[in-house]
Amino acid sequence: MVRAPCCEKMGLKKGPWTSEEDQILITYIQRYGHANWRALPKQAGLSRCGKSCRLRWINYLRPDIKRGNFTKEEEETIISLHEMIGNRWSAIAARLPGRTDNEIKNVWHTRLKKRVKPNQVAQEPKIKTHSDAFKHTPLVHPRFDDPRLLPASQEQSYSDFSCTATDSYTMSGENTNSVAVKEDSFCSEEFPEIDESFWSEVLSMDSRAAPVDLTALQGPASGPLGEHFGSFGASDNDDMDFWLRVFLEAGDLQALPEM
DNA sequence: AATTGTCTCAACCGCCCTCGA
DNA sequence: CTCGAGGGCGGTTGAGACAAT
Repeated sequence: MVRAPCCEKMGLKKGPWTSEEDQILITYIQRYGHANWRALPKQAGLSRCGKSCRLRWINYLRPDIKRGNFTKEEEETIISLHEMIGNRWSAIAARLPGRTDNEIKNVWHTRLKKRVKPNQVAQEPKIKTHSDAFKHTPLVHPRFDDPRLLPASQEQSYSDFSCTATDSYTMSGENTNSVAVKEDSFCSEEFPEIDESFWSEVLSMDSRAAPVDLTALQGPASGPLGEHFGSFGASDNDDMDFWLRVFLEAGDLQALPEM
């Protein structure tokens, strides 16, 4: 199958956006929305590819974009989430209101990656598809009780996991005990394609949920992890159990202050 | 002041996924 | 069931800014 180009290359402008173009795009979207990105530039009178318009809006023009430097907490969140789910920038961005996947990706590659232990960087999985992402981040979540997610041999798969805690690189020098999951005992073939809704559920800012106080895992002062995992998809006790189990199996929880 | 090296980030590219016909 | 359009995502690039020499 020959894929049609995303836009007719003829006559379409590329490169940096001008303020005039920005204004046209903003005005158009505010007035009509962006139901159809491909049709949008033509209707708005822009000589741009629809994808380019979408990118410009998502990454730069959206009114809820938070600009400026990332806070320590935001950076810690990115590091922690990246450790858990890999290069799923959009999922990570879902945990950081006002930040875009592109921005997070940039920050990771330019700053945060260097903070991670060299061997961890070397082992960074190459994730190209959602199933790849799951292969490389085989966390077992209680929601896998959902039959749509479970393979026939689920019980066996559960028991096949082992987790390790890795001392985490923090700027403040604290030990965040973030979690990495060993892959060696994991048979990816036994698992189904992960449903995208899983990540959404896990990573969404779920205001319905009673916040789980993972800050306790770090002691009285609210640490980066606790702060950001406080409402980490904890829509029920299973979620809490899951993360606690991860920490417990990591065998490092005793090193933490008493809860 | 000029040159070179490094960093940052906006934007593009191409692949994958979803959904409707 | 198949195909294709459209949207979304992650990887990569390149230009400009900044720092070091």
